[in-house]
Amino acid sequence: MARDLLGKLLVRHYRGGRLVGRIVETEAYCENDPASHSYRGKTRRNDVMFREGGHLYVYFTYGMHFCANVVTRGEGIGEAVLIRAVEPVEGIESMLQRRKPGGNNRAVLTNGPAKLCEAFAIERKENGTDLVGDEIYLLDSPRLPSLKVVSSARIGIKNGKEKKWRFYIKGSAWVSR
DNA sequence: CGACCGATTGACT
DNA sequence: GTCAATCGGTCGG
Repeated sequence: MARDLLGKLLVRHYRGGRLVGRIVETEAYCENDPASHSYRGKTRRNDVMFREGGHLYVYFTYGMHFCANVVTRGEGIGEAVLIRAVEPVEGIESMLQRRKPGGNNRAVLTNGPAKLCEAFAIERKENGTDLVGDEIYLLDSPRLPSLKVVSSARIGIKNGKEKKWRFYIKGSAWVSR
């Protein structure tokens, strides 16, 4: 799922406007995965991870940032794909306004999981959003050829480093740094 | 209850 | 390369 989400569009209708980003970087978080929030079972925080696939799991971290995931499995199975970076496609002026001073230039607009959440105004309220709806959703796109996809270790985790569950579009200027 | 720390970022040396 | 910001989750006592 993480691999196949690359190239698809993340769309959000927000305050009368449309925000669109092309997914260029993802990470998978699975069951029996010590890096996953779901590793120790369902809690109030990770509840959404265990819902039916197609929901948005948003978590708060480092006391100031939000990150967004696409829930990928069936009811009761806690797996999700973290969206780590998108290429801004539409609503760029709106995204720039929202990003904090200093980070408000296009090159670093959405090239990180918390940055894209800020650009798309994804916070606590958006946790649990049904992506089969008209507020936040994904638009399909042809599966990218293997030649364009790179996999590597996930970023910022301690356990599970050996899993190559981070995926990104080769050569994309919008991947996190 | 207190201590520790995180699926991050931006500023700075 | 280092580090602070800032706070909720998790775990030990």
